[in-house]
Amino acid sequence: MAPTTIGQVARQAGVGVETVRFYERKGLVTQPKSPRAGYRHYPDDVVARIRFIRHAKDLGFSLSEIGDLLSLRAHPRSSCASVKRRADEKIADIDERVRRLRRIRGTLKKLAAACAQRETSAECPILEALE
Amino acid sequence: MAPTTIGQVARQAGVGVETVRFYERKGLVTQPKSPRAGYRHYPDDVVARIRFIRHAKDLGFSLSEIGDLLSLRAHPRSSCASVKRRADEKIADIDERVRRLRRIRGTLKKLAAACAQRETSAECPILEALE
DNA sequence: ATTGACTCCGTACCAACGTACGGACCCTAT
DNA sequence: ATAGGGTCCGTACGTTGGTACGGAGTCAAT
Repeated sequence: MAPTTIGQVARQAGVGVETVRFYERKGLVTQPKSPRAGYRHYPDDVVARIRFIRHAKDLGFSLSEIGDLLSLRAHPRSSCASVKRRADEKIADIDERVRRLRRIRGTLKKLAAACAQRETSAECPILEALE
Repeated sequence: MAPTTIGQVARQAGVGVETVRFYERKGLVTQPKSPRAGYRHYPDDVVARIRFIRHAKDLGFSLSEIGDLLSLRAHPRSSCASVKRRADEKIADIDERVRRLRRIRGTLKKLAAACAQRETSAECPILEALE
């Protein structure tokens, strides 16, 4: 099986080659030390990793937060509590985001309904979506 | 009642004066033409508007998307269908975001649970959160 | 009427996140 | 063996979303 080159990774992940290199500089993706010196070649999960990065970025996570997410994994006993704590923090963060999205969604829903009934309130109801 | 100055707005919204001006340049907030020439003064909902902008930005909306959201409102008959269509698009967008957040959340939940049980899988399960 | 806090505007600067460039090197097929 | 395409690296450039600066005007209180 041919080693996966940066160009293949980029095409499969739907980003530019330069973006892969950029993520690599940021430590979000890494390639193992290669027998094939000179050329990068990547493990198979790197495409999934990059797609994850893109999705998470769209959801408003910064690259450094995404780094946190990606580095969260079950570890030997010693760091277990810390991983759990960080995971729980991220979960709480996500719950808050979902709440806010729901609030905006509810407002949009009302707006769409009012629209469908040809009501013509002049006021902007989107501000209801605030806490 | 004294007209609301930019400084008051900024303090109440929890942003800097420069940020208010910036949003104004971008058309995200506007002040009515003032009798008090020379100084801006804002309608009362501007603080809510700015807080909305901040929340939406945290959720990954760009300022121009936020402008779309803020400009969505019920209008006279003619544009009603268009407003409804745009609202529905935004709702679909939000639903997709929520789905993705849920997927990440589910993965984090599993991770936290595994952690709590002191399982020590070496693999990173966060990638499960992908479509 | 002067002081101090606030506002005006334009412009410059900054960080995050890429994106493009250019000259050199490598690999594969003809 | 050479041509075309892919890759290397460093560096420069671009966009989005602010943030800071500086000199001038304004307002309210003393």
